[in-house]
This record gives sequence, structure tokens and C-alpha cells, in this order.
Amino acid sequence: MPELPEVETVRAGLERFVVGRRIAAATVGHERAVRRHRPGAADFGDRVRDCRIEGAARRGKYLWLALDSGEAVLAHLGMSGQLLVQPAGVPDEKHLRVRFAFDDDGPELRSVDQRTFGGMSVEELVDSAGTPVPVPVAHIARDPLDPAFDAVGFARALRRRRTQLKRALLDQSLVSGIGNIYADEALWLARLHYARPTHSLPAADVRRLLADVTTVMTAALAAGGTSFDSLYVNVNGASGYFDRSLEAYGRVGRPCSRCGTPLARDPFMNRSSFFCPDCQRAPRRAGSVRRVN
DNA sequence: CTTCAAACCTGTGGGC
DNA sequence: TGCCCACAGGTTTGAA
Repeated sequence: MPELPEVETVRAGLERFVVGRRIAAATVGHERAVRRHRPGAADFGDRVRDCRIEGAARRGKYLWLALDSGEAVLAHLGMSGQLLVQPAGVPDEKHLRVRFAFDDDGPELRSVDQRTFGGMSVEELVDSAGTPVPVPVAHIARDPLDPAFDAVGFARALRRRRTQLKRALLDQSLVSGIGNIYADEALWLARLHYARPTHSLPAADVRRLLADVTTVMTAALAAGGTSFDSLYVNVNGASGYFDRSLEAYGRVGRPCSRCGTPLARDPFMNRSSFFCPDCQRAPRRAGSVRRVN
């Protein structure tokens, strides 16, 4: 499941292998893969043809290729998206959605996506606090690895919310790049329960949690990301190995490495939360006891 | 305005 | 062996 470290790994691969090259043609093999591109698949191809790729950028889980036309190819990997750099002769992947061929006849860029939660579109760039971003990214907050990330503003905004802590961590308009895996990992590191009310969380705890988010994401990035089932891979098709370092996610019944208590799994937001019932105590009032979610 | 949850999609694996 | 269903989950959309 691509979250920030996985998307950043892919972005770095795109920077290395496609930036500076000129697109000869883009072929859309599956309409749904470009459903966010309102003018349709044919227009998608027309917009990128003969454009040179000037850069590969990212905010949170979104990434985009800036074109010399002034527009950008925006991509989101969703649950199962891959961007692969493949020699033109390699047989098509089963779930190949979009193919970019280049005028240098070098390796193609292929968008492969089993579940098609992700997708691509060609977007105008707009200013977002001094940074040009594609229109659909304008409402996405900066991520914790962004040098311009505003930790104080984040703490203030989080404590204004009346919701549960993990819901806030997953809200991409508050802080971006965090998904279910790294939310659980950071909460475990910070010894905080997923249902802790944000409104009463001390600012010091917010700072500590944010530091733990950064720690786990930085470590995951160094490992090339997390992968369970090879659905997430870098542009060369290789998986990361951070899954060997996970402390909480997916480890229901296994002993907590701090205290030995078997880890638990609760249903949460139509998915799962993994946590240590001893290190991460449930809040007394609001949250997991009173309501299921 | 804020908060929440259904819907989108396909492959896998457990239960029967 | 085969069928059915739960599960994986990021984002958008619309409702309350």
C-alpha cells in the first residue's frame, strides 16, 4: 500500500529515468485509469504528446511530472498502482493501464494498477503557499518530510478538531502522506491510542507523535518502502523491505516488542487498527468503548 | 463549517 | 474441488 515512503521511492526513480526525456506518445489502455482527466483518454494523449518532462515532484501521496507545456501529469498510486520503467520489448503487464513511449526509443514508462484506485490526469499548476502544484493537490497539506512543513500550525489545527487521533493522522488536508500502516506504526512508537480525542491532546504529545511519524517514515524510505505482496514496487519492479521492521501493523497476536503483551486488532474506519493494549491505553470516555468506530 | 461513511476496484484466502 | 464472502484501503463525494 503506497504511502509517503513508497511514493517518494517511485518519485526518485522517475527523476532518474524519465526526467529530461520527451514523450512521443501516451496510450491509455483502460479508461478508468484516466477517469480524473475529465476531457477523456484521447485528450490525455494529445496533451502529453511531444512534451518534455522537466521534473518529478511529490506532495504526500500525490506525484507529478512537470511538462515543458506548463502542465503536469498527475499520478496517484491508490492501493495497487505501480509506475514501471520497462524496455519497449517487455511483454505487457496484465494490468497495464497507460503506456508512455519516448522519442529516444529508450525504456517506456508504464502505469500498472490491479485495482485501479489510482489514476492519472493532466493538470494545470496553481500556486499553493508559494509552491506550484496541480489543481487537485491544492487542498493537500504538506507532508512531514517537506522542509516547509509547519509543525506548530499542524499541532494547532489538530487540537482544534473534535475527532479521534488516527482519523486526524489520515486526514490529508491536515498532514499528508500518512496511511494506515504508518499511522499505526507512529501511534505505537508514541504509545498513543488511535481513538484518543484530538481536542484534549497536549501539544507536547502532538510534537512527540509528529517526531515519531517522521522517524518511521524516514526509516521506511531508507529501506525502499514497505511491501507485503509485491503490489508496491519501485520503478524497477523491486520491493522495499521495511515490512520486516514493522512493530504493530499486521501483527495481531504477536507480542509487543516493548512489553510482551499480545498486539490487538480493532475494526476502524472500514479497515483495521493494530496496537498494543498495554502500551497504548484506550481513552476512558470518548472513542472505542462508546462507539464501534 | 465540520465530521463521517459509502462507493470505487480486483485478487486472495479462509470457511464450508 | 468449488463457491461465497471478508478483507486489503486512499480518495472523492455527498449527506447530516
